Formats: sequence, structure tokens, C-alpha cells
Amino acid sequence: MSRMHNPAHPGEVLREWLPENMTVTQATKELQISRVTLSKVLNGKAGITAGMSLRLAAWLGTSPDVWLGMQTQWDLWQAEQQPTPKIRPLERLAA
Amino acid sequence: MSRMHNPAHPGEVLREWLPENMTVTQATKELQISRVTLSKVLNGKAGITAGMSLRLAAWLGTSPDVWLGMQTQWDLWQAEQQPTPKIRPLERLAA
DNA sequence: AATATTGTTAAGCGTTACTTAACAGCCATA
DNA sequence: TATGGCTGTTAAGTAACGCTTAACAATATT
Repeated sequence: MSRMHNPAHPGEVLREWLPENMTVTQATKELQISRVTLSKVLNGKAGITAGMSLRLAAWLGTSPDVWLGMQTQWDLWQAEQQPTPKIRPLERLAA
Repeated sequence: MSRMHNPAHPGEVLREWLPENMTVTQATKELQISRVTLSKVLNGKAGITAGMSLRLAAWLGTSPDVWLGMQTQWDLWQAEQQPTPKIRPLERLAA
């Protein structure tokens, strides 16, 4: 029992946080990153790093954990989709 | 107001989860990774990836989020220690 | 004493996030 | 119409990181 739905890529969510009229170029000036970097994030071609989450948090007034956590969940789901080797649970001694 | 203490590296925490008598070599056989990989994680010379967190979860009977979340918090703290560019908060229109 | 096993370091490979340069598409203005 | 400035995306190059196998010194085993 865990994540069952493909979680949205953080870039998709980020899109919704940008004001309608705001261009990518404008946003990158505020965030002080290159246009390319933001473009790739928005298109799901790059992930959100810790540093990026700090920038987003400072700019959008959220917690950094929101963005980084989203990325984490996405990474996890991706990893879950790949065949995992069968690992036998460690037998712990009862306390 | 946020993280103020240097969070422990996930590898340090992982150490406490390994049974006293268990060798790194043994653990890596269970986890099906190389000795080097686990060694580096335990010594804080590598992070815990999504795939690794799944392995640990399967083996130790925890949620993967525990390990990946720990890594996330560590990454965030590291990023916070570096000088962040001053970003002016986005002025949102009142609803 | 010789051999095996431990954990770590070295070296190489593949992936990814970042940058700047280059590009095609759109819009304004001369 | 052309021309120049803007848009967002792609191309190319660099640096960092996680992973592997090979090699090593130190310790344990036979």
C-alpha cells in the first residue's frame, strides 16, 4: 500500500504557481537562474534541486520542503516503476 | 524559522539500524549493492538515492520516505549553508 | 605461514543539473 | 516589407554525483 498514482512532475505544479501573465524570462530574472534551467524544469526535463527549492520558496513564499518533497515523491515513484530486486526482510531480534 | 541544527547524515542513522554483529559485506549482499556503495553511504560520502531508499525499506521494514526524506532534509540544510542570492518575494494579487 | 575476508580508496562510466550560444517564431515599428 | 527585439526551446560543454570493479592494507581463519 503506497503511492499508486503517477504523481505530477513538480514542474507541472510550479506552472500553476506562476501568474498568468508572467513570462519564463521574467521569472528567471527573479529567481536568478537561466531561462534554460526554468524551461527544463517546467517541461519536466529537469528536477528540482535543493538549491532550486530554496529559490522557489523565497520567491513564492512557501516552504522549501513543498518543492523538494514533491520532487522526492516523484523520484520515488519513478524508482518504484523499475523492477526492484527481491530483498529478504531483515529478521530483527525481538526486544 | 526553520532547520537550525545540522541534521545527521542519513548514513549515520543507517548505522544504528544495522545489527551490531552485521558486517558491511553481509548487508550489501542482502541489499544487492556493492560494498563500496554502502561504505560510502555509511561514511557520509554518498547520499541515499530513491532506489537505495527502496532497498533499505524492503530490508529494514520501514517506509522509503523515511530514508529519502532524511536525505532531503540533509540536502536542504547543506544548500541553506551556502550563500543564497537575495530573491524578492513575488507580489501576489489578493484573491 | 598462507589464505581468505574485512572496509576503504582509486579509477572509470553514465546520468544529471547548470551554464552560454544558437535557433525559429512572434510582435512591434520604421 | 523588412528589421530588430523579444519569446521559449534545443545544442553543446562543464562539473558533480552515484554506481561499478579493481586494488589495497589490515585483520581473521585455517
